[in-house]
Amino acid sequence: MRNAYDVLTERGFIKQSSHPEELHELLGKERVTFYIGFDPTADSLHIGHYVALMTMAHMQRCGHRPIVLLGGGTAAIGDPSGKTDMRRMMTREELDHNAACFQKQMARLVSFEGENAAILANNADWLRNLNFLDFMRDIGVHFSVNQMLRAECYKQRMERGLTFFEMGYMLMQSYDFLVLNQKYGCCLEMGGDDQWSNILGGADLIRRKEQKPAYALTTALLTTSEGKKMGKTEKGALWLDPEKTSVYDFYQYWRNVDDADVKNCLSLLTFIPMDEVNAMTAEGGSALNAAKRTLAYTLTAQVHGEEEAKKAQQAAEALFGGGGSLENIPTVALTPADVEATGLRVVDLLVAGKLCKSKSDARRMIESGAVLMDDVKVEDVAAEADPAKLADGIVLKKGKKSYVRVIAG
RNA sequence: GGAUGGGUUCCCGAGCGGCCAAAGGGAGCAGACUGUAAAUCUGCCGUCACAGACUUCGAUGGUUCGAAUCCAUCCCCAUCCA
Repeated sequence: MRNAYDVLTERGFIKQSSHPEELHELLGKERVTFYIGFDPTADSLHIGHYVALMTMAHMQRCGHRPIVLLGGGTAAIGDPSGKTDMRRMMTREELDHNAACFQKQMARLVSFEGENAAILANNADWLRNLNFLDFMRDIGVHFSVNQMLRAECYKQRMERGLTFFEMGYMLMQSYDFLVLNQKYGCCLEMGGDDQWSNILGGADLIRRKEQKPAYALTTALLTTSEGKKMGKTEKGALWLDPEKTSVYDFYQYWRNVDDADVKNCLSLLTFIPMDEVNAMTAEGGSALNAAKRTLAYTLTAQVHGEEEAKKAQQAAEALFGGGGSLENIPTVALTPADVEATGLRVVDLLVAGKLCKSKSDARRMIESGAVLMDDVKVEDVAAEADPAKLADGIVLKKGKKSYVRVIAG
């Protein structure tokens, strides 16, 4: 079995790690329990979480034991290291619901069964009943404000203003690590590189308080070659839940990635062996275009299953390559009441099909010649679709890449 | 708690009584070109019953024929002082 550290390095996951040689050796000789934290603030994971899941999967496949830590306690106040908005306290029910959704999505990559089954933990279990005095005495004493202020993430905040609460976040996250260390012998925390200071804080806390080794490892954030965060669409985040981001849209997102990002995406988001990845992306032009197809299909299959991936690919190829079945492209079904209400005006159909965000927008699109109905350009803003064709489905196209099929429902 | 400067359409940022649905840039969308890529050029970019109307400039009241622009109160943010 390969050393997990080597696997992660080869694929370009590792951004920073504490005690690299020591950790490398440890991962090579015994089963290590490690954890990654997730804030259950939504009922679905998005692609940003996916890199973390991939690291987890690689680690598990190399024989190590993952802990998925849900931030049920910390979600109540929100991680300040990115945004400024305070999140509201989530109810127990919401939290359980979100946790269940997460676990279902994670189960495709990470096994919750078997010998090194992943463990699901929730920091609400220990944070909620925390006693402030005890916490300050037992945990607070181990943190040096001087040192914290030297950390880059706080330096930046110094210019913008930094609350005590924000600094406290680091202590809470460090405390999580300590608890997991005591409960499960967890000695490695992984996470996105924006978590580096928080993770280091925990590792240091364990070393100081328990006199035991603990390690920190961060992974690169999924960014484009220009350094921007990946996974944003015009509709918001790229979700793993097909209700939030359709499988077709998900497939198309990866089919359309920038040339420069293909290799990185293949390395980080798929399990395709690296020599294959290198071969696929060695040449530009049509070879690279084929690599995008592989990326889109493989990743879609990983997230949504082979069946769904095939459908998305067929739909895409029917629309772009010509021929093939149109059955699987995004479809909206109109009830008789909808037909009545919209009068089958193209403007309304564009909105109903989510191709345009408002009727004004739809009108503009038609005016600028971007809309085709069954491959015929729509010239008139007031145009209406033919009700007779509705039974077989009417294909509306906005621009080159957005399609929707409207049928009677 | 005090002083000062701020809160403008997705983001940054002009406007400082009518010419403002609000300059400019970014992002995004569309057209041309392409490889369902990038770069480039062009157009669009509050909503609707779209040659017109309606709603927006932190919140609420007020002054005025007329307010994003003036006044009052409140909320929030930054900087300095305590």
